[in-house]
Amino acid sequence: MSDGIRVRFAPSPTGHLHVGGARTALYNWLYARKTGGAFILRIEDTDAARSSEESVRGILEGLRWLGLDWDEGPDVGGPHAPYFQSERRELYQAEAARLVAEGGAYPCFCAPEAVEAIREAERAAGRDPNYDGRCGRIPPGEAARRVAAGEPHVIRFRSPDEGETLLFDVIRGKMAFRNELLEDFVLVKGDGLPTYNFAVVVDDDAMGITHVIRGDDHISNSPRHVLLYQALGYKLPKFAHLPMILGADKTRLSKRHGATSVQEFEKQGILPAGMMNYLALLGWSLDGKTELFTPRKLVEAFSLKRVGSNPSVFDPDKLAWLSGEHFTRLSDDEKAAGIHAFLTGQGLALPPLDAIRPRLAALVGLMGKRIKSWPEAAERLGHFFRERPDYDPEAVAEHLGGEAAGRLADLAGRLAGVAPWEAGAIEAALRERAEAMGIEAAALIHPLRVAVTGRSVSPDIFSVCELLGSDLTRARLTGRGWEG
RNA sequence: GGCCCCUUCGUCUAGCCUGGCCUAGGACGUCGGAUUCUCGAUCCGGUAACAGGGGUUCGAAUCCCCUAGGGGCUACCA
Repeated sequence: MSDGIRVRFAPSPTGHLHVGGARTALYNWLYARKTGGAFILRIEDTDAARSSEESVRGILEGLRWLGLDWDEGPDVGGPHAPYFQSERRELYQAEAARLVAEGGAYPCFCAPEAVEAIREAERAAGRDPNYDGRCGRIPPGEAARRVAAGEPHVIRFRSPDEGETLLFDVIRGKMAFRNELLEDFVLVKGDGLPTYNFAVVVDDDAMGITHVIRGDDHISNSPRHVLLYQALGYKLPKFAHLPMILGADKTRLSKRHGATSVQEFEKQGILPAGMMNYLALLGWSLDGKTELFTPRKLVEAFSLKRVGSNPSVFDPDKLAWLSGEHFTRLSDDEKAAGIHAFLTGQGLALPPLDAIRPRLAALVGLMGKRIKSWPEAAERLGHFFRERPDYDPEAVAEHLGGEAAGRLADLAGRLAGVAPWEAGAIEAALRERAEAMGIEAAALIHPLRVAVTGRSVSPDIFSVCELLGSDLTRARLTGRGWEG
């Protein structure tokens, strides 16, 4: 079933798993699962100063939470281990040495300050501020001697001065870059670690990557990569550059725009399936009409051909809506289990799940589409397991002033005789009392709702009372807990 | 500055490749109405876009050119 397709997600562990990275990971994963190929995870930690283990852990957790799994990579291993670039330096050095021997690269002894001076001079001369390649003219023998003598140096790629490099992108088609604009860029840094541009190419080839699916902020780097593939004698993979995800002001998405890491959305109560669905729609569409996709359906429907090329703005509202749609489709039983876990996590001492599962399921069924996330469910349902709800001051002010207290006490008395304790009987009793008091039923129903649930919004209030039980219901009518 | 990418409702997008079926479709948001036990629930309805300008053509959102705007790269960051 596999066409030998191999894709990868290669994050650098310098922070949390960002929605942009998550989207890139998702598209790679979807493509692999769709085609029966392999999804590889590789950690690009060649920036020793900015990389951290916490970031690695966070990224792995974020990916797992989203529902992505990898065939090769950290934790699971694989035939191309290790999957951390910091542990693969021998490979890069060997390839760099090979390139130098073949003349495709050369050691450069210019100190950073010297390079900067050269750039200034070029700029002053009205040319592009590129390194002038002077070390590339040092005779190989002399260069080798200086390297052997331990002279500090970097390895630079001998970039062609003419012609152009073509890039065929799956999403954008053909792009051309003039070679003269490229300088002799660094392959291996002074500390012996490879630069990003060198390591990706070496690793992608070593790991047999057939499709490079990444953010379009890498388009400008692509000609370097293509040139390296050619110089190293590697087989060129296919490229697909995904458009960027922007904030509401259309600038690059950042912390300024609110939550941007998947962990934050997890905390907000967004469902993984909702997050995945939303991310998939950010840049891809099946037909412009279908929006709801389970992970399984996404794998089935996904294709790189239908990925757009224009950047998109991240919309938390739509994400919340989609997550809610997925939440709504959970069975009452699943919701019951989830809510039990969430409430327990909040520190509420609940009976074991098995003991109250049916009741929780009934409650959740009653709430219907009024709850669309775990936090929302906890807020609306928590009071069923407490002595009394947290009263919403506004609702109390509106419905529990004046004669309400007296009427509710009266109602409580009448309710004491209701048996069996069922919604229909409770409603009949209330309507009877209302008539006896000479008031509209609504004038009793609203205060009842607020006194029992603490809010002015709820499902059918008689059913709520039924599920809450006679004792608790009547206690809340007479306890006057809303007065503080 | 140079190079590259992008440009359909406020937002995500369909349509663009293979011009006419587009008086531009769907969704989120938003606004309005209904539902007499409320609602952030439900139902119904409205709102709003082809960046601008030139061409090509009988006909252009769709093809070509220019302008403008946005983004990216231009590091011994990734």
